Order: sequence, then structure tokens, then C-alpha cells
Amino acid sequence: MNLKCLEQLKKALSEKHPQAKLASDFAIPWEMCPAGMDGDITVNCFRFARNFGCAPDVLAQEAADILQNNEDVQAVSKVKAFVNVSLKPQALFRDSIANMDRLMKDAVLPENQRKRILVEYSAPNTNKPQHLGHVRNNVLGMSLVSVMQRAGHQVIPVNLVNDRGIHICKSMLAYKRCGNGITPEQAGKKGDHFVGDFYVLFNKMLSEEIKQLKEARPELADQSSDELFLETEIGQAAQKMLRDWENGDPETVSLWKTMNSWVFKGFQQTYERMGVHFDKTYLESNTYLLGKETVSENLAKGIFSRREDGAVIADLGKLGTKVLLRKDGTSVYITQDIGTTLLKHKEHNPDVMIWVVGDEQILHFQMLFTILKKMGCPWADSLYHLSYGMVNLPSGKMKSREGTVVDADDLFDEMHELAKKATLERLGDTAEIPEDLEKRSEIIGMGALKFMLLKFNPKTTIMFDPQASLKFEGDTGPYVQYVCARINSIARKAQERGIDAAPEKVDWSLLDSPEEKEIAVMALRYQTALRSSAEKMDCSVLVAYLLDLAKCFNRFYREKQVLNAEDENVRTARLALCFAVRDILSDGLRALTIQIPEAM
RNA sequence: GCACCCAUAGCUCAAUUGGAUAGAGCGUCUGACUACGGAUCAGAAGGUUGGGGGUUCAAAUCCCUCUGGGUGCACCA
Repeated sequence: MNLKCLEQLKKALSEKHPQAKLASDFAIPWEMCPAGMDGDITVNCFRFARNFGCAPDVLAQEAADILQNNEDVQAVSKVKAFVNVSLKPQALFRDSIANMDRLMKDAVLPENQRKRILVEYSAPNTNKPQHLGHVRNNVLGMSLVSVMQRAGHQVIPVNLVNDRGIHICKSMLAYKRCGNGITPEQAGKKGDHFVGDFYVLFNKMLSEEIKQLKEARPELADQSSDELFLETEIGQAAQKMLRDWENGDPETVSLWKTMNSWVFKGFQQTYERMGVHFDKTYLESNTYLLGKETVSENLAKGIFSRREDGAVIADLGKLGTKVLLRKDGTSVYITQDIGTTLLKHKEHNPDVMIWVVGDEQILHFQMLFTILKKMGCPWADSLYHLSYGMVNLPSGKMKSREGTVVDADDLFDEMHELAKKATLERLGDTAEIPEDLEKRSEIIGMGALKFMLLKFNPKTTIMFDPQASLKFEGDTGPYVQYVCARINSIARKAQERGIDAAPEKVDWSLLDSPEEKEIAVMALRYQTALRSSAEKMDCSVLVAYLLDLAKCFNRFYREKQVLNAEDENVRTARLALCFAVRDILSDGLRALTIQIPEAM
């Protein structure tokens, strides 16, 4: 949906410049008029003058002259190549929130632009519980999926669980030696935390042994822990366990199954709390051998080559060479990813595949995509690594081994408690405690956390300050939720008083203040914000938009009375304006997977 | 050593992808309810966009260079 006067401007300019070559979907771009300038919107001719083949300044004058005589336009002022336009309220609202149905549908892409998109995210290890870093991944992934769906794409979310390898054996070995056969239930712990504790225990025993080793053999003092891993008894035992697992040793496999099931149960609780859902979960224990055959086939075709020692390698030009099969024929990480990618493509036949994975793996994915291109996969150009930065703490980086991680479940609990505390403070001592206090606190707490993580561009390394980040004031989720709650409150009161705000009864020309018109202009930007978030795979665009809209509303709310408006018709119009804001904010928050409490 | 990414207000982040006077929040200071919800609103202070050069009507954004950070360069995942 665009402003009618701009469509007319486009037509008039096209007639004036018949030689102009415009794309079929070309629309005159417009921006919000900056504060201090007179107008509702700005047409920046610098941006598109070349489309009409004339100088920006000249085109601006033409546009100003044309718009001057448009029936929807109140006033026009031209500054350099900028044309500032004030619109008549009835025209502005007619093209904007007077038709909410249309406005909402406009956020959906036209059918020929919709795609089938597979998104892989989360990808946890089953040896420890998830921490803040995983939370960022999960929130980025689930919101991306949801926003893309809202924009009209068909999206398939999948998970690839890292359930095998030496790190899994570490927690298994520690459990075998020190667990005494107890279960998470007996210990009263969530399964993933229970297993994670044994992983920590393993590392403790390992460093103890390394310390002793270094004391006994001073020549090893400069060696790193990783280098000494196989020098230790416990390291060798873990390595043996991995071999036993790969050979299908019944006792090892049985313990592995049991411990994994504990972890899965724990993860499921964490996922449910966040609202994470996958259409399919791949297990690396099932996929880790995939790819070997493919590599062999392509070796035969001459696409890959064999190194002197027998290992199979790929020549990736600038990226260097990459080993795909070890000399003993076993597969490596990227072999598995080649196989899994082919499998995912075969099973789901997507137009686009996205991996939400941290930016330390940028090179890995460049290599993976190059390899698939070399293999001649026709779809290898539509693969995308959505890389995101780390989450740092004021004290520095999070490190599992050093115990400086922020645990996901603990963080959720903390957010919940903070929200509860804030809610109770607002209610005061006298009021009775609302029935839905827990549910409300959960929605506000999780909303604040998700919003905070989505506020930043995914690729940036973010700083998470537990003290500062968890406030509910300013640019936060609760700020936006609060606007919805306020409008809900107005809606309840309106209903009590039997006030109706049916759109057909509204006289929009009554909303002629800057605050009211600004909301109408903002509403027009919703479709762009949502689509742009989906296209750029960056939810922060939508987050920033929702904050902007919420701020506009609060300015309006301070300035103008709704239910106590000076006139019945004004009241109706303002009420309709409130509902429009609430509808957009709710739709946007829902797209980000953030819920809205009835009251706060 | 090589490659990629980053550097913007005291702090955390934006800037419609090259466009008007670089904007928000937090923090600091000053104000605003006899009001439909104060998790709110209005205002002030705070900037040579890390330094230097270049490209043009126009640079935080593009190119070169220097400085300071991060990540990767495993037959780990």
C-alpha cells in the first residue's frame, strides 16, 4: 500500500519523462519528515532522480509543482532535492490505518516472491545445559523463522543435535566413575544440568591429572591441556570410550542413550519455555557418517583429490585445501555437514537454506558452500550462513570451562522474578494479587529478554550486563508491551461505557495534530519494516520500528485525551487510532515470538 | 605471519546501505498528573564518527594507510 498522492506523482512524472525506465514495481520512495522540518513525509529526490534521467534538484521542483496541486496535499516545501509534504488528514488516514485489514495484508510478500526456506538453528551439544550464547542463537533462529513466515514464506525450522563425540564421552566417563548410578530424578535436577555437572567434574579431574603430570615431568610445562589430553589416564579412557561407542559396544551405547535422554528431556523444557519448535530434529549420531559416500563419488569424478598419505582433500582456491576424509577413511566435521546438507535438501527441497551459527564458523561455511558448488549442486548459490557475534559479560567472555557462563534456565528464572517484583511494586501493598501473576511475569520477563537480544544487529558482538540489561525501562520489550496493556485498558473502559469505534463511523479528518498524523505515517512503514527484517534476516529492524511506533503512541497519549476527548466524534476517531496501534504492535511482537500480557 | 570482522556521546547500541543539523536508551541534571495506567512524557548537558590521506554535488558509510580490539587459519565439533 502506498500513498495515493505518490502514485499520482509517479504517473505524472512518468508522463513528463517518457524516456524514463522504471521497474514494474517501482514506487516513489518516501521517508519520515525529520523533526524540525514542516511536513508529514519527505520525498528525497537524490535517491531516484536518475530513474527519470534528470538532476535531483530539477526533479524535486517538478515533483513539488505536481504535488502542490494534488487534492490530498495540504502544503509542500522544497529544500534542495527534498520535497516535504504535509497531507490532509483524511487522505493520510484513508491510505493508512482506515483500512487495517489491507495494512496487515500488505506486510505479506506477493506470491511470486514467497519462498520455501529451511532454517537450521540451535544445534546444542548434549553434554551440558544451554547458556546465554545458545539463548541468543535460539532467539535469533526462532524469530527469523517466525518473521519470515509472517512475510509469507514457507519456513521449515530444523535442529541438528550434536549428540556424539569426545565431549559427550567426557560426561559419560565422569558419570560412570562417580555417578553411582543415580538419576536426575533422584538427584532432583533437570537432566541437562545433571549431565553438565559430570562434564564439569571430568574437566576438574582432567586438570588435576595434568597438574600432577606437569609436576612429575617438568619438560611438559609449556604444553597446553589439549596437547596433553592423551597423555592422561582419564583422557585415554575417554578416547577409548569414543572408540567403543563407534564400534557399537552395548554397554557404552546403552549409557549414551540413557544420558542423552536425560539431556533431551531438559532441553525440551528449555525450548518450551522459549517457545522454540522444530519441524525436524536431526541427530548427528545418525548423520555423522553421511557424506563419506558423496565424497568418494566426487573423488572418482576427479572433483576432489587424494593426498600422498591417502587422505581425500578438496582444493578450494583462495580458501586453501580442506581434508574431507582422513587417511584412515574416517569422516570429519565438514564431511558430515556435506552429507546432512544433501539430506536436508533431498527431504525438504527448499529454495533457500539458512544456518544460524556463530561467526567463528564463517570460514567453515565458506568452505562448505564452495565444496557444494564444486560438486555441481545447482542450489549451492542459495545457501546462507546467518552468523552472529558472541555475547560478552562485563567481566569478559563466557567460558564453560571457567564457569563464567550465564545459564539459560537460571536467566529465565531471574527475568521472571524481576518481572514479578516490578509488577507487585506497581500494584502497591493494598491491591490484591492478580490471579495470573506468574503467567504475566513469565510473559514480561521472557519478552524483555528476547527483545533485548533481538534489538541488536545479529552480527555484532553484544555486551550483556545482567544489572543494566534487565531493567524494564526505556528501549525494552516491556515498554512496547506496556503500550498494548494501556490500550487494552482503554478498550475495557470504552466497552464498559458502551463506546463503539467501528471504522466506518470514524471521521479521520478530526485527527489533524502532528502526534496523530505521525502515527498514521508510522503505520504505513510497518510493511517495510517487517519485510525488510525478513529479507535482511535481521529482526532488529522490526524491533526498532516497534519501539518507534510505541514512542509515537506515548507522545500522543500524553498530549491527547481519548475517552475524555472534547467531542464524541474525536473520541471515536482517537479510539480507532489506539486500536490500530495495538494491532500493529501485537502483530509485530507476535512475529518476533514475544507474547503480550493482558495487563501489567 | 595470512585472512575476515569491528572501532560512533561516560556506557550499550542506531543511522532507510552514499543523502538534510550523526540519532535512541541507560546514566547525570531540570521539569510534568485533581488525567484514559508514571514500566510514562517534556527538556538540558554530552560528538573533529580511533588517527591521517583520497574519491564527489554529498562520506560514519567507498578506496589506501596507520593504530587498537575480536575471530579464524585442526585429519575438534
